[in-house]
Amino acid sequence: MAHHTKNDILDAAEYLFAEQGFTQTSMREITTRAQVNLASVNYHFGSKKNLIQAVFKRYFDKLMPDIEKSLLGLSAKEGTQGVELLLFSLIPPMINLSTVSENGTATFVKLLGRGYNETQGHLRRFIMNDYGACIRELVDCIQRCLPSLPKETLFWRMHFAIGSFVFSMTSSQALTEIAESDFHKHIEIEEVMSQLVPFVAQGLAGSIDS
Amino acid sequence: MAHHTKNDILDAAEYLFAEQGFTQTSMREITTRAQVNLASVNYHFGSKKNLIQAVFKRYFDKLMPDIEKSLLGLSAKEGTQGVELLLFSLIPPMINLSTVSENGTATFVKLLGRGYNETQGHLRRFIMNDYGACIRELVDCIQRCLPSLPKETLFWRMHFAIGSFVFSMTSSQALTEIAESDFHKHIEIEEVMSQLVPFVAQGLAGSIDS
DNA sequence: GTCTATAGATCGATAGAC
DNA sequence: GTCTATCGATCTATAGAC
Repeated sequence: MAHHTKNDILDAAEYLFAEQGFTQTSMREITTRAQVNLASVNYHFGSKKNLIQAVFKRYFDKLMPDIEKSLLGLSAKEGTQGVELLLFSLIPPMINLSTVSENGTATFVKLLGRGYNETQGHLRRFIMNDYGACIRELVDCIQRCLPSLPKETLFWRMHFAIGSFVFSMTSSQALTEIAESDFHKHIEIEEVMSQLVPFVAQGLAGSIDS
Repeated sequence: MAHHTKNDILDAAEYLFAEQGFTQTSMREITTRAQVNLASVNYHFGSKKNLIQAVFKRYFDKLMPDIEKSLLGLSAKEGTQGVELLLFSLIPPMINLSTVSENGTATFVKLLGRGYNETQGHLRRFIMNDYGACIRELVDCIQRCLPSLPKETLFWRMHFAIGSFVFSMTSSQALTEIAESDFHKHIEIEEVMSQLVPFVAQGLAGSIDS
């Protein structure tokens, strides 16, 4: 059936893209993993590039409405604590991505990292075109928590924060293995995010004169 | 002459690797840019994989001794300020990488980011084998600034910090373009690093009970 | 050491039978 | 919608003349 085939391709593709990158993943690998015919990818998605966008669309269509709801239900509070509350409110929508696919959260962030520097800006344009409103709203919320922070400082710190998240997820397998062997406990993605939120909140809210 | 050819290949390769990634850069692109023959890469380096390692080696051989010197000349000071001082002391060695190649600093960090998630751990092993002592010393110095911080918290925060740096450099072109168009001023890499240091210092030193 | 030429593998995409 | 078969392009790596 077509619907199953299409979803099977998406499942296989997102896994391989996240683990290996877009260029390093061939159509043959995808169709083999999805147990469908090689030609079906081009039949259903037209091209590899379209397939990549479809993989992202499945996540963003789930994530963005959830984030908008989280932002609406937020009590405005200033300072580090306000930022930390805001960031914590983003965790449930992120965790919810597990309903899209197994390990959906980590997969999505890995894909985001890959997309940021493998697709030469194509992805950034696609995201800002289709989901720009929600992203701008998120930035505004953070700015309202930190009214005295110059826009330029916030701009850089926001990207530093994204970098922390993307990198820790992209390298999550290696990092989790090291952490588990060093600290003798099982690491879940929720824990990594709980570690990340205070780091990012402190970094974002830090005074600029020191 | 052999020496020139070898260096020309390294110069061309590191530029293309940093901008496009390892897989997306072909030997033909490298040799064309270096204006040398296609076969000379395999003659001088044996394989593409060895070429990648040689590109990294040129940077680490310059960077690691400088970092060790910086750490030795550091007056131990605790807390956020101590971390910030330590991080600031790393900036000159990083800036000095411009002597290795044009835009050496950004190129190196971009390569690091690429290597972290394109080479399936091969690079991590290579780095820890050849330069692990210096890296461990750096971690110890930070730990000494933050004696009350659990090792596990520090572990995660260190990687969040690396992620911030790598991501901002990997996306530096896009980010710098946006920043320049939004804030109407030219952005230099020193400025990005000056923005980064307080962010990372605050994030690293933040209290764990909040 | 540097070149040409090419082997050998793999890729994305498509044509055409069913 | 799904399959086989294959085209045409591109890649890394190497053999062998100079």
